[in-house]
Amino acid sequence: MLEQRNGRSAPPAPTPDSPAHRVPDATVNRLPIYLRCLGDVARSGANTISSERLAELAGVNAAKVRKDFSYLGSYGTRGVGYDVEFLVFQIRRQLGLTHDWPVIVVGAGNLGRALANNGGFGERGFPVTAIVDTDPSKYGDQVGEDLSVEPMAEVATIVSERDIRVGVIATPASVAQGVADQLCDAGVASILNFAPVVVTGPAHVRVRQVDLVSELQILSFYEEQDEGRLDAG
Amino acid sequence: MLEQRNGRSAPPAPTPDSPAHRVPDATVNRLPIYLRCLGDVARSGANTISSERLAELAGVNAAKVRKDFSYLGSYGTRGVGYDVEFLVFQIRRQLGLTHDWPVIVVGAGNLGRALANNGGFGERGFPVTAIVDTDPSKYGDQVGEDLSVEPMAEVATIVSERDIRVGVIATPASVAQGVADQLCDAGVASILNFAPVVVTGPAHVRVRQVDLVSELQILSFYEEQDEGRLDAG
DNA sequence: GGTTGTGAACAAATTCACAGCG
DNA sequence: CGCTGTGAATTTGTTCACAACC
Repeated sequence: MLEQRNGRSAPPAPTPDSPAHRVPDATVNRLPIYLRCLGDVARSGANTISSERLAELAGVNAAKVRKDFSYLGSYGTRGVGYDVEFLVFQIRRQLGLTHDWPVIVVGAGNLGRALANNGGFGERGFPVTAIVDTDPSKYGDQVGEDLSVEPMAEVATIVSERDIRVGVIATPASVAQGVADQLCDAGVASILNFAPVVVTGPAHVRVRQVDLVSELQILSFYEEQDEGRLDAG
Repeated sequence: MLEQRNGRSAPPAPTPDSPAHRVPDATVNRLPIYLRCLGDVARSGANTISSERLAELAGVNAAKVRKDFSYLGSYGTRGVGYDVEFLVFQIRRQLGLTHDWPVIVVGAGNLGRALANNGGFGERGFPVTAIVDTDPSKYGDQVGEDLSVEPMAEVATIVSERDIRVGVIATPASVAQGVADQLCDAGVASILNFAPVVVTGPAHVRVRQVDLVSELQILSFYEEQDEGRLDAG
């Protein structure tokens, strides 16, 4: 995945109850993983968790967990661990997940429908509120329980009326930048792009790329390493 | 997305025509992006490209492009740039993309079908050769042009007979680790996991996680930053 | 002139190791 | 004693800036 932030701009506003430190990007990237693991832990009934145990669940090491949380504040208890519920609250607050962020999916192909259908989005704070396409033959197609495909031409109205802040691009690469432009014009604050092309927007819009094939290609690199080792050894 | 390598083990085997440097992880993560951009450039008819121009396409800066390529060897020409075709060849070689890597998709839900259907995989070196599920009512369902859903119980046979090296997990979180275990037993070398849970395998199997909701949550963090800035300013 | 390739400077991230507290 | 929180050390990654070369 390629992260691409347009003009990160100023440091965060330190509030009385949060430390002045800027939370490092690497830490931000891990907070969602911790959050997910903590959800599982909470469901299992535990009230507290040690950095060691959480590290194991998240697939990182314990020092990293403690360091990461230290950027959010001192929320653990020495000799005991972290209070699960309180930690969840703090992470959610840091991530801006104190309220839902409605999402629009552009592109009603296989991937777009899969994303729109994916219950995990809504459960974890990102309800998919619209799915649009430019192909008239798809208009009205039912997607999941509550959605049907709407015309891309109405994107501006849809975004403003439903207070949508996040656009997900699941179109062919050839039209992705055009779609991004329309989403930006419509007023979304963030874009998650699944099309295999780098899209850009104005400085105030956050863009993240997810290229699924790149992930496989990266795996392939480390694969080859080992084969080389066998050949050489 | 969380990268998780189990036992990176030894340094690469330096071959006569490749430099002794170990290619840094950060560079490996970018090579697929460059490769994709170079494909677009080649299709546009250009024979050479400067680090400046490629940086623009890939959404990074030019120094980084040059540094990254310097780990692969000195393949540019001063005053001119890089030969597109030759560079593509070298990156593909580094990534181990000199041959295809057949893929099995586990989970014939929306996401699994979308992935199996996605032409981009096959075009870029990862032909999806099987899709399996545990739900008998899905067996035989047509997916894309050449695939139909097969029983998960046959995974061992399928993997060995079709020489599959990569498993993609597109199942609910609750069964993902079990699926990973079965894929490892069946002999895959790499796993790409879309289920929102960390899965692990033996040291020789590479695992990468892609959590789509985490990507949105990360965007949400940077969103909130700006709102904080407005409040404070 | 133009562009690469790369040491050196800098910045970010990780890990260590242990003091501090419950 | 157990576990967090964090400075310090280390490693990794990025950017600068310019010599080398076409």
